[in-house]
Amino acid sequence: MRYWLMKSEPSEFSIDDFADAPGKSTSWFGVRNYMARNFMRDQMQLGDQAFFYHSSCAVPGIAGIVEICKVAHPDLTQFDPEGKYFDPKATAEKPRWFNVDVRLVKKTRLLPLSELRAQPKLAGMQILQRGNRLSITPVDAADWKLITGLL
DNA sequence: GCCAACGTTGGC
DNA sequence: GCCAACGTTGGC
Repeated sequence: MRYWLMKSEPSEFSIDDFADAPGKSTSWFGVRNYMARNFMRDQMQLGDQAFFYHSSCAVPGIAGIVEICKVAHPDLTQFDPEGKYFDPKATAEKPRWFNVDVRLVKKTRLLPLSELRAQPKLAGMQILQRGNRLSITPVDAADWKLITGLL
């Protein structure tokens, strides 16, 4: 059982969109970064939990807790020539991109990035590192516990 | 396989 | 809108 942090831009898909989704679940499609893909494809297991993080918005921060409800499978958006996630180099036989499905466990208060930064014990978190851009990052158990205590 | 140019991310 | 960081692309 591992812990993760998954970023989403609320203008694309917010915590409230998540709560309104059928079954409160969604495919985490559209990831086009190899490291993030590998986390999903190779390491995420059923029942793993993740912080749902709002990025690129007025108040970035953690907005909820989600869990992996379906292990990695080919990201269908890579095959759609009309879509913005189309990848001409991907084929059904050799898909390049994968995604897991996630289910909303609960919406939490919005825990702002500034508040995470204010916690000295969280200084090592990947999301807080300078230049961090990865949309999916592992969270270690101690950090997970500390943060859930703040929610 | 190197590396410069380019594009994207994302906080501020 | 700015800009630092960094992943990707493509010529060589």
